Amino acid sequence: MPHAPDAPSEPTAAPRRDLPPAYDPAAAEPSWVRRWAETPFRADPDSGRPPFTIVIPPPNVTGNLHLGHAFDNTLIDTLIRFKRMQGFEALFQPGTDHAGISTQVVVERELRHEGTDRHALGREAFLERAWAWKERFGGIIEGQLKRLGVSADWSRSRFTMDEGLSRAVRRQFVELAHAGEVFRGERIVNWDPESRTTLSDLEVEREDRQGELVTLAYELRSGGTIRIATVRPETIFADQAIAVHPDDARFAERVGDEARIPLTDRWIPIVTDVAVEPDFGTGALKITPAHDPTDFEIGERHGLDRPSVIGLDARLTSELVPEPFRGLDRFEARTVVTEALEKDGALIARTPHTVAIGVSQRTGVPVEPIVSLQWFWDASASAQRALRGLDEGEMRIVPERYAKVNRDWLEKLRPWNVSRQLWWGHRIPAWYDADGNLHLPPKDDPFLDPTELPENAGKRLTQDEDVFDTWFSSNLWPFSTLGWPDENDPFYRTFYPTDVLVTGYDILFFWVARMQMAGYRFTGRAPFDRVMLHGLVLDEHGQKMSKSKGNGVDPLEVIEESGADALRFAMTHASTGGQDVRWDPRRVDMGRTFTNKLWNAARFASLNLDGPEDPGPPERLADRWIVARLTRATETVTDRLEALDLGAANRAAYDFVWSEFCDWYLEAAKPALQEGDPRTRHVLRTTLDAILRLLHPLLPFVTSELYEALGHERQVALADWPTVAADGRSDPEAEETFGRLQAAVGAIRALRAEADLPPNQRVPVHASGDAATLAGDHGELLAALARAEPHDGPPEGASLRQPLAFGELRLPLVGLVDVDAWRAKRRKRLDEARAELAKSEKKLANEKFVANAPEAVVAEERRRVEEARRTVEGIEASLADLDGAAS
RNA sequence: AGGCGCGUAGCUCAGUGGGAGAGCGCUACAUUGACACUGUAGAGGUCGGCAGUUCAAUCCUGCCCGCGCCUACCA
Repeated sequence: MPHAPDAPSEPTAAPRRDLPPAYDPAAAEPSWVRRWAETPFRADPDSGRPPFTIVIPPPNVTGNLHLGHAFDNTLIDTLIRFKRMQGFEALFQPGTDHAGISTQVVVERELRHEGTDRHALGREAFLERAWAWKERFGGIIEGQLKRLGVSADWSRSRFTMDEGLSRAVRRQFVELAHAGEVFRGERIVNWDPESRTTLSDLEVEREDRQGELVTLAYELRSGGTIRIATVRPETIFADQAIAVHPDDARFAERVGDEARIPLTDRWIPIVTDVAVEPDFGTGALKITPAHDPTDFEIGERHGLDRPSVIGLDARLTSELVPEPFRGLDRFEARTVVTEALEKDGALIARTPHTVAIGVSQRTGVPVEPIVSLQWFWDASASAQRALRGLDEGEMRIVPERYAKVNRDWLEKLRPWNVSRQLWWGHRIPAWYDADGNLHLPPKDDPFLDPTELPENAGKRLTQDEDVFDTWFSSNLWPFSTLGWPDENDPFYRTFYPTDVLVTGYDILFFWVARMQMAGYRFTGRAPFDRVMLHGLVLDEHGQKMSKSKGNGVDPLEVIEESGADALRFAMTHASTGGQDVRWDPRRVDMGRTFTNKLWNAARFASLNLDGPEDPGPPERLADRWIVARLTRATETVTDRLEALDLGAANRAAYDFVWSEFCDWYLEAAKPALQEGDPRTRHVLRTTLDAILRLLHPLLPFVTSELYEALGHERQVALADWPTVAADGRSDPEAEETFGRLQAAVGAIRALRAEADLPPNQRVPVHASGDAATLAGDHGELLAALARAEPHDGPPEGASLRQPLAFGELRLPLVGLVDVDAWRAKRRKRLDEARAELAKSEKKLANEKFVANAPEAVVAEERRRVEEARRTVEGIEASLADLDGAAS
């Protein structure tokens, strides 16, 4: 693995000795924010180091960041910092998205408050307003990300409507349009009457609304009536047929007959179609091709006309609509028409019915299906290519279960409506002449307007008024931000394809799948190697955070209160297998206390460090042990980060630092440090040094602060990632011995607690068996950690006995012991130990277990029996001992 | 209707085919130097239910119960 060539491994200055006793993130973090905004994280395409790239999922410029962004960007930055320290040329590519409809909606809202609207302003002035909005919020977002400590290359920040990225969009459109993959056609689309634009299917959300199912009787030519059921009686004026299922015997004789639309004199045919569900309603369906997607398809199959009776303003408008109903709003019309039908006698029944209604994701208004001339992209060929990429492992999805969801969606992809009746966005580069003929930019020169072509001289060409859907530009993001369509851009050449895409599973379809398709279509490659899908941040009650609910938590407030490190710690800690994250401030507390713990460990160390001399390999048990444990921690943290399992990396680092380094090593090292042992000092310094580097991606601020305080000139973000070769060494023997020491210390501590001995009272302890060796070799550690003094020879008279797996400890009775309390607790332990013993013995008595279980498992069980037996005997002896003394 | 996820200590959550863990909370004790954003010792879970596979199930399989999400042309 290549390393940063000029990263000094040794501090160049003496450590600071004046660290305050508590870490104050508010004091330390802002200066690092400032330093990181400058040059250090600029990516260099010519460095020769292997590239590692992550592009930001571009936040909308519609507002502030929320915790979901904090989550996403923390995960990204953690990976980026990790890979950078490993010696990769790491590029965190930042930027923002223009978010067509969302931004247009907020800007229009602003105009409305001013008593005007976009039409009064005109297209150009409106766009100026929108750009001003973008400048304002784009800046705020960038500031928020910087405050989070993100190590992006800000000099490369991009916006989807930048010139270069707009060229990418144009190139995409022209190429697809010439290839016929993008085409203009009349289809049924989702119309948002509020924002007055079409929407893609994905931008329509389903909501259950209470409505009613109305049964109507249509008079038949041949006499009698046919009953249909509908939730939209106001659309009957656009009916073109009544459809029944071909196998439905009830209606067999009616097929081919004609029915009269109530309140009108129009007659429509009765046809058969398999899309009709015989069991629903009356089994007969009125067909309104212009106002329902299913009806549209049925209409196509039967060659029906598709007259529209609802206009773009969602009011009834058509010659077909009887005079009294014209101009009524669609919902008002529903009531009025229903009443009229009732009077007419056509209405048979009204039953309550919940309808899964389509609602605009942005405005919340029920979507009106309308027939309209729009641009569509049939991406099925690209989808097939993306599917192949998934199948062949060119793109890996983490967690894997989402690959299936990804695949399912690509498989049943339908043409995507890419035109929007908005002003804010990339205007469609298509022109029309007076006869309505389409003129595209030339295939080989997509940036040339058709108006410039000699063949069009003298013609009046007008450009399409519409713009593209936002996702028609963000699908290019992984390469448009790197310079594409300029394939010679050094950034595109070096940093594309990107390595990991980190985003929430909620935009798997919207964004991820579309990037996959576009990536293969335009660059011939998968746009990323791995996709890491994370969960959503929910509020305390498990509800999705949203602006409308007002249950969002502002990351800046959290940062101000607890520090960015604490927030980031909470975020990586919560990153487990794509699971949603229920917001819990206690997770931030955990990060804050941990940060403080680390600070104090370093503070303690700073008081006990000398110069950077290397006095040779560690000799003392605790020193050897911590080096071995650091080795394991380094391996685990590295492995988990590589696997994108940040939660596990977080926990491994936390446990090592708090439970091993602070709780055991620092305590065990104190005697040696007081003696001034240079080897221990050296181990302390190098271990802390490695810890700061290991923790840096998780806690960038405090580690930067401490690394500098320890005397390093170069900041830890640019230091080398700890490796086993450079920082560690395995030492199973030290681990084994220190493990025994921990057991013995724990036993003594438990003993004194159970016997109610004051914690600060030194107690004499006699060890036997292997424990005697341990006590002999490491009496100093036992004294330091358990306040135990060796007691020569077995105690005379009564003693408290504590059996160990490797011997026994005996504590002579001293005056302060509460014998009764101790005895009661021992009896409880005895019961537990006996139960344990019985359980293991029973298991071993089972022949099938001994025959079938792996040898190691059986051996372990035998060991357990041994240990349990020793424990039982030890406690029994101890109780007898005491009874003898007490009597 | 299909698909996916979740149900583990009071709370929020990790986790694994071979005697279940963390943080917070709780109990008791400690406090003149790294840290009260602390230390030590504890209490506290038939791992949603039932059945199956297995020598062995919290983990695998099936069914059921609760909760959540995503897809879907039942008007």
